[in-house]
Amino acid sequence: MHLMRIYRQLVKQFGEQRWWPVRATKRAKGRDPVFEVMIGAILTQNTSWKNVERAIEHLHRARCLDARGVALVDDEQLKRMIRPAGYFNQKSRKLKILAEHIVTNYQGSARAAAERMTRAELLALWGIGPETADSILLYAGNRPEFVIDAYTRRLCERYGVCFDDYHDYKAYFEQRLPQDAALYNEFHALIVAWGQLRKNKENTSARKGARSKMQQVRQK
DNA sequence: AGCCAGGACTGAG
DNA sequence: CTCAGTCATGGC
Repeated sequence: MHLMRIYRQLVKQFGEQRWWPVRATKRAKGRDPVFEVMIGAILTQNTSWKNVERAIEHLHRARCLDARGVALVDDEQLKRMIRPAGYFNQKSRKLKILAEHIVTNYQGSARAAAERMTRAELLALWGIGPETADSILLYAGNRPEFVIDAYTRRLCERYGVCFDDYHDYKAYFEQRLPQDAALYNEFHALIVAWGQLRKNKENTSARKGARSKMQQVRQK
């Protein structure tokens, strides 16, 4: 599994994805681009990005796209705004906890938080697991943490690489790639693009009968 | 009609 | 410690 070769092949096939580059969007009142990336990572948990965009748009219109805004907004109003992203009871609580943490420990600056927070610090927050923590560190903080998701596992599976634990996948990629946040960023986004295309193909063609199952080689 | 999205937490055994 | 159950809306 030559990761750089796979990476170049994905770039050729799908082009640059440009996920959350945190463009130099102006940071007006109630609008913090880095914070937007952070809550996007939470809102998209087991949820299509399309639905997340609606929720973020609601927050934007209410000027709640920064840590203080989310920390202070009424609970029920927050739930209504993020409703399209699903799991609104759980996710509103998750957003509150993250926002309050940033307000308390980083003076409400999501950028400062994204640059200085440790992985363990994020994982200690209720509602943030390994994938969300890595997404925040990589896409909001530009830190070299490789993100593993369901599509990444499927890609590995296709090459006969299979682990049980999230961190085994993470180590597999990080040990075989240069420690480069920009590369991690694009690679993960490309893997998602690959996974989504592959799923569409499965649904449209080959009415999910007789799918060839490859034997999974378990690696140590 | 179901199944599933760029997961994570909880409770039972 | 493992693992099914739960959470919720929108798209297909």
